[in-house]
Amino acid sequence: MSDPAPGLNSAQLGAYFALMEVSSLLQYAVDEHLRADGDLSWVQFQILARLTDAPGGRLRMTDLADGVVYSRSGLTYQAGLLDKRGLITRAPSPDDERSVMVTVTDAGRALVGQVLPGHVDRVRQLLIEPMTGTDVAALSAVLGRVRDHMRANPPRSAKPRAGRNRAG
Amino acid sequence: MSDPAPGLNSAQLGAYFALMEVSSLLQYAVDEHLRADGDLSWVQFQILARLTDAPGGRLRMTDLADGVVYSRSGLTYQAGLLDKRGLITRAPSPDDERSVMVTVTDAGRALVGQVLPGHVDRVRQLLIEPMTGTDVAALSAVLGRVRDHMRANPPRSAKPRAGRNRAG
DNA sequence: TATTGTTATACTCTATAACTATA
DNA sequence: TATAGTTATAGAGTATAACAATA
Repeated sequence: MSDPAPGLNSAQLGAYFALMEVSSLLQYAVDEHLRADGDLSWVQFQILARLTDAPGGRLRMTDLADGVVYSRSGLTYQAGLLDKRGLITRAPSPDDERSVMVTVTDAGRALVGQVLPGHVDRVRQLLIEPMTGTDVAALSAVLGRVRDHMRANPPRSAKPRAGRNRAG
Repeated sequence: MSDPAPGLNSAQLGAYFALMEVSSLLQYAVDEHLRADGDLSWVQFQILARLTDAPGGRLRMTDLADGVVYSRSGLTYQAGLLDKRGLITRAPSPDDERSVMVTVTDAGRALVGQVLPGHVDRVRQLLIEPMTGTDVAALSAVLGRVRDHMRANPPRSAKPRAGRNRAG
């Protein structure tokens, strides 16, 4: 388990470096497409996509922050941009007046619909294409487990209030 | 996941989402540590690490840009910061007066040595620990193949001069 | 008091284009 | 002309802290 040696062996290093490089390249490519095709940042796209998938097309800011952003103000900033463009609306929640319910507008759904095909194309072309079906299944399973582990063991300094603390 | 994105099945989507989330969380954790322990950004750490690994501790700016940064000016900026802190030096290459040779200083090596253990700790704790040895090997192999594919098939808009074009 | 969200502010980083110098 | 690198500039994004309002 815990390798007593100070470093990582070559397979471990290989996994680490490959992960970082693949994700960086994919992120860059995808970001670029979203910007060109829909004038959306990655974060903005994620917000819209999550809302589109949510029942009623709406979520609280807090739910939205979770996993999308690392600070509350960052989400407020991005939501402000989407709001300004008419892609979402924000209104106080009836249940809890402190909360803000964010809702995708028709324009927001339309934009997601416009951008999604090209987005998926890039992901398939860059990430999926070089893998076999077995590879994809294995990758999904392994990284899913890693993700669960990361959520359960957040970095020590994880802020009590910022996003990403899904473990609690 | 009401209606899966057109063209990607759930395993493919799962692999995509897990990859993005895992890399995001890992990046965040690692970045945070580097900042706290050595006042280094991820890019700066990569520059220093690459130089430390290079023969003679030196590389040309162009070699350094390759895979670390997406624009030349970005590298100049980061190198400028490292230079100011005495962690690297820059001098025109004797071979080609257009090139700049970047060299790690002793202070730069010392800082890498100071930061590396904690860095490795985080990577192991977050990424390696939840995987079996077989998982690690499989992840490394699959992502290595994906990385090679991405390098060989850069996004259409890849700039002719910016970094990341290792395909040639 | 704790939680939800916004705002003000300052800062880091990035990218584009114009520029210099060398090949 | 093409390549290597820097600089000026401008913009996007982020984080922290102070803030208001509700629970």
